Amino acid sequence: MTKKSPSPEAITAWARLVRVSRQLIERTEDALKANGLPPLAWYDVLHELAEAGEGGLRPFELIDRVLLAQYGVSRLLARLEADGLVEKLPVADDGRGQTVRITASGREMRRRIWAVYGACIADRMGDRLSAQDLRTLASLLGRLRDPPASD
Amino acid sequence: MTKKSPSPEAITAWARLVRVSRQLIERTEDALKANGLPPLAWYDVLHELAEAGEGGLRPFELIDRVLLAQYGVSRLLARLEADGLVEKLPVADDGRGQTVRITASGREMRRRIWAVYGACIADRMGDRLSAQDLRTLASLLGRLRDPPASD
DNA sequence: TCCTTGTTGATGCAATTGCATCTATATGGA
DNA sequence: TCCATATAGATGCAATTGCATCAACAAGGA
Repeated sequence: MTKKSPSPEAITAWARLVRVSRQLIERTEDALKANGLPPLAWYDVLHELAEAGEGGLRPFELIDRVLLAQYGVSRLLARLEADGLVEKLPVADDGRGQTVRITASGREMRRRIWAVYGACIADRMGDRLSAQDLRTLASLLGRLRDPPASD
Repeated sequence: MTKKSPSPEAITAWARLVRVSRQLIERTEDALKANGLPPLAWYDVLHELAEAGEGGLRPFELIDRVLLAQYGVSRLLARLEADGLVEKLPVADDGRGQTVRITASGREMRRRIWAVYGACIADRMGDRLSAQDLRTLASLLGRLRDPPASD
């Protein structure tokens, strides 16, 4: 088995990707913290649950959507529930499981986070690249996904 | 103070960036772990120190280069030193500080990590985008940096 | 010299995360 | 029915991280 060596272009692109994404995320987390808001992961879950509507989602369905480990989801949901942002309902046909649904204050919290989060995105992406460049960027990144999905 | 709203293009690009970078990094960390190697952060530090040469670097110089908090650098260096991968030397003209230098086994470890890390980059970037596309990607990402730097 | 302020690096403690495992329920075959 | 295996979700414990603070030295002015 021979180990492959990456091209200089691949190394540069990788380095930029890792560095820029970390910077952007970190600054966004800082902005949330500065406004007394919870971390980005909370938004991700609230967003998915809001999209899912009244039917809610099963915890295991959240795992792939928010890229968290099973125990991460379990604990994050426990915190969200403790804060009254989501509610857990028993599932009729599966005694093991539960359905998680966003509450009214969950939706409210989502809005409050978005006010800061959205502004960060606008500042750090929208203001720096044209719509066309943003589409190009999204398309290139799309080709790096695993599994390779349609674009 | 009016909060800005990001364009749909900005949101899509942002979502891809966050998701793809997390996936790539996580898979790389997994590959390292599977080969019994330390995390990426160790590589970053060893890489910077290798570049710095015999003169080594002061810990505070590492902070910005590897995007770690001060205490993160302090503790990471302590582990690297405990493993004999770096050595700390007193600084002549500043009694507070120290100079950190990579050791021979540090260089060896760097090579071993790179064998896996480099292959990941080749697999996940080099094999999926052409050299031209990689340059485009790097350029677009470059414009998202903070502070905006030349390209 | 002395005192105030700034910088460098380490660390105690709390919160978070990762890993392994556990409980409870479901499923399918003998 | 009974048992083996699989799946959903929670959790004990260790390792890591974040926050706040500390100790040590540096630098510059009164």
